[in-house]
Amino acid sequence: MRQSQLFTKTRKSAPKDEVAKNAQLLIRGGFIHKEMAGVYDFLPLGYRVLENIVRVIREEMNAIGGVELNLSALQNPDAWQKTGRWDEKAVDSWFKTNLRAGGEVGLGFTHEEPLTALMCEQISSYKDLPSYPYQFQTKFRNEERAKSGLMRTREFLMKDLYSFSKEETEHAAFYEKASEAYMKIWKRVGLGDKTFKTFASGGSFSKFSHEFQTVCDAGEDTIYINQEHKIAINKEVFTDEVKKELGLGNDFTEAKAVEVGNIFTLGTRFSEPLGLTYKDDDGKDKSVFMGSYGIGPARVMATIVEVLSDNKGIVWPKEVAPFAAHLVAITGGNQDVAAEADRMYELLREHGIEVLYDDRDVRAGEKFADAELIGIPTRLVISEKTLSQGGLEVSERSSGNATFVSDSGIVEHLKN
RNA sequence: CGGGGUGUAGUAUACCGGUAGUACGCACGAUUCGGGUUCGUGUAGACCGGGUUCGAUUCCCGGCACCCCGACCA
Repeated sequence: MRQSQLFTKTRKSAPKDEVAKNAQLLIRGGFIHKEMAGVYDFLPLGYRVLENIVRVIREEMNAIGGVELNLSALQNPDAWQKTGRWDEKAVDSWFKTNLRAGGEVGLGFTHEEPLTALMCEQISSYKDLPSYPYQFQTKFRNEERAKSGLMRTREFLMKDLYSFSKEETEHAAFYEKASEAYMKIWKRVGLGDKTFKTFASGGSFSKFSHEFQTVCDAGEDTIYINQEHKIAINKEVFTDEVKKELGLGNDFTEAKAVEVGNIFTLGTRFSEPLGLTYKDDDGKDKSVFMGSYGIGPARVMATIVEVLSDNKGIVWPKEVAPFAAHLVAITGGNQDVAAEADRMYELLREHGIEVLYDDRDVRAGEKFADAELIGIPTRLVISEKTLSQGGLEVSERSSGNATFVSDSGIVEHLKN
């Protein structure tokens, strides 16, 4: 799209009440807007990034058999009362309100209860299992203290997948597949090198749950990384006993990290109180064995900014960047250059390349500074100089390396 | 939820118990045109309520909002 038509402008300074790097850069670049503490709007640039992250997650969830649906944010207390989680003493992060017609509702902070209740209608036989429904859905948590920009907010998008299996063996196989899918996701969004599958506290049905922790100073968690096995242990369960049990030796490095995702064995914690059973091939009723698998796309977005930005701005990995290329026209009033830039913009669009075209009437320095702040992976510059040579200057945001590419070769260059 | 801090144009800031200043932005004009050019003109502001005072943006009290540390995080 044309930058002159972009909804937002960049700004030189961040609001003084934002200290987190992710929030500062995302606000300065025009990706997000703070509505109130712990609540952010996603503006066109930011929404594109968020949607790209969602797309990557969706593809990987579909690849392991996920089926996408969308559950309501407003929650009926019934199911929650059956599991004991409507009680404020059990869950202190509820947003609740009253219906004018009478009765109470809550804004969902997770969806085990309503989905498990819903599954009672869908599952009756072992032939209906396993099932892997998931959604991208807004969660509400009345956090006592929102913090660190997009890292911990009161309203946020979550990908939550729930596995419904016949028994533990079937569950374990899917749990492992989900774990592998998660690792693919981190790699695709540019966090692969810094994200570790991390052992964390489990529940009644498994000794451990697993978190996916990205090493980052802005993180809230402390993990101990075993480089040899590319695996980590959360501080909360980092004991000699656990180290021994996992056979990971004694060679660990401590690091601050952000929990970008987690997977959890739920067992029959929810299926039993809500009566989710199936008829097995021996004619007996059995409780469904469950697991949950969460990722917060906005937190992933914030983590990418924290981990990959430099002193000039954000550096988006290709798969999540709001645009593939940033076409910058340095016209200096030269109409030939402007016309060529217009032509190139149309050409790239015709070839399906997502491009942000800086057609604004501002000086080169401002355009370059903005391009670096916004962080689109590839910058294309058209100026009198490049026009006379019949091509464009192509530079990579991540390395700063620039090359010259001819007019005729540019589409192919970008498609690679 | 405990502790600490901050509220001044759209943004970042300054001074002051007595006319609220600067920079960026924005508007207009000129200048310039591959690294936030230069100059002129203009635009726009004291979180809310109460108290003290002749007079409060400034001091005091309360509220609200926001930030940080800690706790919490099925």
